Amino acid sequence: MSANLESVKPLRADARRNRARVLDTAHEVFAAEGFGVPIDEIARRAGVGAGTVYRHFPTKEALFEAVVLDRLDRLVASAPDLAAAHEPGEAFFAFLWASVDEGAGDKGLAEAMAGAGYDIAVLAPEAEQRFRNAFGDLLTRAQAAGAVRAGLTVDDVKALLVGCMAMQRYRSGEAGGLGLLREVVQDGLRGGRN
Amino acid sequence: MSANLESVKPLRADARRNRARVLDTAHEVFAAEGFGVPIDEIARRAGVGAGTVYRHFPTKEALFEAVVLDRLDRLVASAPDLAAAHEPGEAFFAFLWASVDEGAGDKGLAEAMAGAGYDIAVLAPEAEQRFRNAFGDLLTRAQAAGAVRAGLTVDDVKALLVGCMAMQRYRSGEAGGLGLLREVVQDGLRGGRN
DNA sequence: TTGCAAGCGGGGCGACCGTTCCGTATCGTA
DNA sequence: TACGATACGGAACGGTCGCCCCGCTTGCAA
Repeated sequence: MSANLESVKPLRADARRNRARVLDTAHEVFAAEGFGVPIDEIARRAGVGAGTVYRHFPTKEALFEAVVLDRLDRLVASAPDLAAAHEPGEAFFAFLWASVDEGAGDKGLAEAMAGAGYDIAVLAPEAEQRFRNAFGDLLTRAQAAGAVRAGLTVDDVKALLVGCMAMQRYRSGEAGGLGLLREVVQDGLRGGRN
Repeated sequence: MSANLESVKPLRADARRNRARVLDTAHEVFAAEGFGVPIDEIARRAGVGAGTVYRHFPTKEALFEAVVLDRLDRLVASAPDLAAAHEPGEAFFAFLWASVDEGAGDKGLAEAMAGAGYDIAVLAPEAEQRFRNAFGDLLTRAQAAGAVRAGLTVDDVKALLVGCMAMQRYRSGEAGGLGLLREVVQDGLRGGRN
């Protein structure tokens, strides 16, 4: 499963530097404009040639994937801390809104989550699974504590996440982000008639 | 404001037929694949040449707009009937879910609503306004009847609509559509703590 | 039936974009 | 310092797509 032991040859200093620059720039640009930006644009902003981008990442999709997986794993990594620092309901909602904010500020991530053009769940199932697991744990705890209505599945929550990203993205520019809508969603998740 | 009286010259029979075929086909294709489909594809499926499409619609955007406005006005036209036939809360939610279903089954419409690439609110402000007004009336009545929490604006509802379209579209293929999430949203809209 | 304006099809142009290639510059080592 | 390996840049290629053009067809009126 793991990469061949010999396969990692140390990169030359300039190569390592360029790779990092490309990755950073790609993140910025994909976040701002989504998967649609031309590779040439990323190369230009990173101060390298297009050929350099392709030497480090075999296709545009591979570069996009590297960027998205990084953001996704960052999110996943924050879940245990949230679980430890808050009571179950708060932890779940904190993770939900953190994810929504991340996606609303990152068009590429939002597209990847929603499966628009590039689909995480298809291209990187393991990462998608890690994210679902993290969310699933938080959800289960919150449900056990009565902070989120029973019956909701991780899949429901993922769909809701995609929806909330779309909402907040639609609102980008307006002050306050979701505003009242945040309460609407939260109250709905808690359950209606008790 | 209205078109010059002389400007409407009757089309030849074949031209009228072709125009209709293009419009129907464009609706099907944009609904299935979004704004991204090539014009040639629409022309091919309609059984005409690309030149014919461009004689009837000056640009791809104009064709898209014609299709989207048609669907939007259909939706708007259904609002008064809903208002008359149901009590305020039901009418509002019926319109909301009808709009969501429409957008979930029509990628082009969903894109236009969310402002992805092509934005109704920019390209056809009057149509957007008609839609907002229809939704606004329903919302106001529902709020007056206590079926929807106070404080929500038409803009909130439009954002929610965009979000729900994204949710349901994310779920397309799965049986039951939104399922429990429908109740989540409805309960949230009604208001949490009473 | 005939003449012509209206309409048609589809090849072609120009712009854009992902990807490749290769002559040149740079790094790291001995 | 000198040399080979590594990496670089950006021109160029192939494919796609919006849109235009023009020789041919077709509907309609006389």
